[in-house]
Amino acid sequence: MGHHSCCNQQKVKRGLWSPEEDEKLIRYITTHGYGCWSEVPDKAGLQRCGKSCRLRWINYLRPDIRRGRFSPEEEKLIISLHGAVGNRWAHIASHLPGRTDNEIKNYWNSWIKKKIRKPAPSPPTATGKPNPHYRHPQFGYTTANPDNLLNHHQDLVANIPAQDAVFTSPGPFFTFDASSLEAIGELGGVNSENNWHMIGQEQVQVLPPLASFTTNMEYSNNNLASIDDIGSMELQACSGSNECLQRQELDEWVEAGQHCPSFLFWEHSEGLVMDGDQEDAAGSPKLGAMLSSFPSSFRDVNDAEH
DNA sequence: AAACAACCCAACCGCCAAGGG
DNA sequence: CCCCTTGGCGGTTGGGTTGTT
Repeated sequence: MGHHSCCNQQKVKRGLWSPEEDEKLIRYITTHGYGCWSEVPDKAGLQRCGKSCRLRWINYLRPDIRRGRFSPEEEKLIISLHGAVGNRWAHIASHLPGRTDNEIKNYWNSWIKKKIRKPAPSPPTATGKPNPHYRHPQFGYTTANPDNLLNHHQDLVANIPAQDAVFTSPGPFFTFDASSLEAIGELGGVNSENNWHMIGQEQVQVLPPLASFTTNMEYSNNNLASIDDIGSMELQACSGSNECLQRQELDEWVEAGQHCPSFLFWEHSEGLVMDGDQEDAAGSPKLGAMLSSFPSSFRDVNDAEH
């Protein structure tokens, strides 16, 4: 125990690399190249295992490495690639010249943590009674206890298997009511074949790009400020219309390159958690099931008005 | 200022597939 | 066919750093 599986020699150094070690490795590789990593430590005069040398070279020392903060373009690419292929870091890295899988993985993991960190909910009223008019800024649901929604949300996140923690949704903030759910159905998003996933016991849909539930989206200065990089045309299209874009318009929108930015799935798509067995005769999930599958403490915004 | 907590990220671990003997 | 080595990959860790009380 405690021994590196590939390093059975006696004096094998581990841990952070010193500048002297780096220099030895760089000097050896740049003059001899690398063929067999297991020979490198001996020939380069390093007390490391070959695997460690390889990792150090690939992730840090090789000359074409690109370091420093990710550019906005790189971030977008990572997000969209991750939405497409999941935690295949090497694959994602292959699309970002000079970036390593390790770096992207680290970036994603710390970024994820930031994104799921619990935001401060609106406090309860002074009497301790719930504020019936509280509207969750992201989900657009009125709830007696905002914490319930957040906890439910975080439980969901906690149950995402690591290999499936890939869901992104390009959909910006939206609210759910009967007509917007219908609109999603009209777009074909709900019944698409390949975008259903199991998260714990729940079946969850990953919406297709630009799943444009623009109907009844409620934008305020607050949530608009939270949407980075969204173009003014998109904003106009999203907020200026109270009707869902038609499929054709959507396609044109996509072709014009006016993509909505990607967002973490679980941050916005809570309303699409459904019971897997609530289907109609054709096997399609009933839209109404979306609402009924919500925790009973959440009510539709429109219901709350009455 | 010090103690503690949270975060970051380079490096490690275990697993797997490929290839050679 | 098995066995062993090797490189590649994704998940995870732990120590250093930064932030907070």
